[in-house]
Amino acid sequence: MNTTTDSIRGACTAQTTVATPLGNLLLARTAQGLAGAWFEGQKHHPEPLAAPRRPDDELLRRAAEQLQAYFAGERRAFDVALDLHGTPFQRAVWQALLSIPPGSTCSYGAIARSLMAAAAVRAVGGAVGRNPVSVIVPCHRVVGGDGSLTGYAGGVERKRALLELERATAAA
Amino acid sequence: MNTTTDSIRGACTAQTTVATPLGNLLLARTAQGLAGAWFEGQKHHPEPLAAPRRPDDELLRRAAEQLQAYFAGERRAFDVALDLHGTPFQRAVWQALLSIPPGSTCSYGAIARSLMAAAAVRAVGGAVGRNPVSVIVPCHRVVGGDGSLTGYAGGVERKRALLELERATAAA
DNA sequence: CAGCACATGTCCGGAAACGGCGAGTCTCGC
DNA sequence: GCGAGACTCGCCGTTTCCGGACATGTGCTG
Repeated sequence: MNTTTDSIRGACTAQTTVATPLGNLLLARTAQGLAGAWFEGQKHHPEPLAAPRRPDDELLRRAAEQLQAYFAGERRAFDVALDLHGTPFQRAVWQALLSIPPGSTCSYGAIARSLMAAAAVRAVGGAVGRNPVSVIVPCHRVVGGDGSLTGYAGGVERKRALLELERATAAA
Repeated sequence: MNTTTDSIRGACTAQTTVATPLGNLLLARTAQGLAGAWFEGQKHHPEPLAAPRRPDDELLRRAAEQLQAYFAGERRAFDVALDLHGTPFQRAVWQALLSIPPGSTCSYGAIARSLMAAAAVRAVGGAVGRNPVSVIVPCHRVVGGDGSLTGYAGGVERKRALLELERATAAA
């Protein structure tokens, strides 16, 4: 477990689970917004949250619906309030991720440069890997400078599948 | 020699020796109850007591029997009147030891907190180390906050053996 | 009487290790 | 020559680990 996840746990007010073609996603929210979306068993997956399960929570329900539409190829962007807990650097990186358009990719180096910290490439890698809200914060769109997939907290297979899906959806 | 042991020596009315798998135990009693149980050659071991050797003394005999049953894995708790001589703080600590159930352990810090003296952790260590009645007052069940054995007046090896024995006995 | 040594635990700061990288070299095959 | 790999090294935020300082009752020493 890492401090990021721990700090979320305390403020977490509700959670639920969504079924996707890539496995179940655990969603968690705080008073401010969606704070977590983890594949079951993924790296940095939180311990069972103390928050009550509330599938009917308005925010969680919308997030779940949009995710299902996304996986069905019927939606490309998300419209859910986010509450990203992390260090200032991590938040900056995650914010940068949100500006990568669906269907396209971006390199770790490019993100580092956009943050005016060209040398902090590996640090960017670390931050991307600890993205708390999978899929919606598109950490899967970040690839190596040579286009290789390099890694994904939920397993490179899922990363490949997500990119494949987005490419297909974009083409349609 | 320390004052604790000395104060026992004066009031000591009888003594005997029990053979155990971990070495001989010297038992000593006062008019009030069992006051000492030391492994031969252990730290804080008393000089030869002036009290007469009386293996047939009722209390000593029962203590010896129960100890042998304990080492044979046929007994977990003891039922012998105790007469613990020491400072108020030490007696409080030893009393706390008696409430640790067989087979489980407890940290020095936890004992300090239970005595409302969280800061006196090291003092607890000192008091535990001067426990006059080995085995029956289970000072061997006190371990470091991280689970390490830290120390034992009779040698850490004996401590390990006692805990091992209790774990096995508890499982049966 | 003062000082010291303990069968500890907590806190804090600094050091070192560890990555979802990338750029530069070097080596091989063609 | 030229490109594709294998390798090295530097980069830097984060985490983890380690060591020192502190608090404290008691007994021993000088």
